[in-house]
Amino acid sequence: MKLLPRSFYTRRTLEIAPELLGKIFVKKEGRAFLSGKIVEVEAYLHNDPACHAFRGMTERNKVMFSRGGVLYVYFTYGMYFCSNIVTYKEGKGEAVLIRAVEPIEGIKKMMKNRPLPEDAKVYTLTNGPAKFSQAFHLDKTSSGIDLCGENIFILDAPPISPKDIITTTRIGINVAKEKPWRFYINNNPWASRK
DNA sequence: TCCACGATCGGCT
DNA sequence: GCCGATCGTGGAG
Repeated sequence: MKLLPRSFYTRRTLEIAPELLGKIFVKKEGRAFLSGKIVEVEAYLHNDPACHAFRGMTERNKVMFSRGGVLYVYFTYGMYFCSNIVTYKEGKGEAVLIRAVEPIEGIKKMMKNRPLPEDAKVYTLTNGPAKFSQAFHLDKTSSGIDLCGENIFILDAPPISPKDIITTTRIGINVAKEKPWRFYINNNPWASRK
């Protein structure tokens, strides 16, 4: 298994997004590792009204204008963080939101980061963008970290067959609702919705 | 300064 | 399916 190289992240965002499915997101926490297979993503483009970067650079979104391969974590709804991977060319302001992962390593630590109610299904641990960020303890301090570094990175894995990838509209936005820029692995219980 | 709103979640109907 | 929690951000005034 090897790290995704810079050249993976600097291509066109809509090419990258479905290819991220099946790849392994890894975060080093002390001596331990948290890892999970990416099962659901959404693409956000610079000329896309739903994209944070659409109206230009601000203090909040400036990390989104970094070069491809940088992690962009933002705070929303007064209580949640969501994590994105900056894509395409530096200065463009495009990214892919990680909406859900299937835990592989460090599940106990994830459950410590994000305690579940007694009767909760295990898949609710990471089946949403804020849930994933909470379980992996990704917050403002993680924003701007280069995924081509050694603390947080993504491991290559075989591509998901196109017939197993569902393409739909994005969730939780009020503009550009019709863009089919959400991608998830079919029949994977860890994806957030069907 | 002020204020409307958000790439969500969980609980309730 | 609907609603409240909760607060940083940025555009308006």
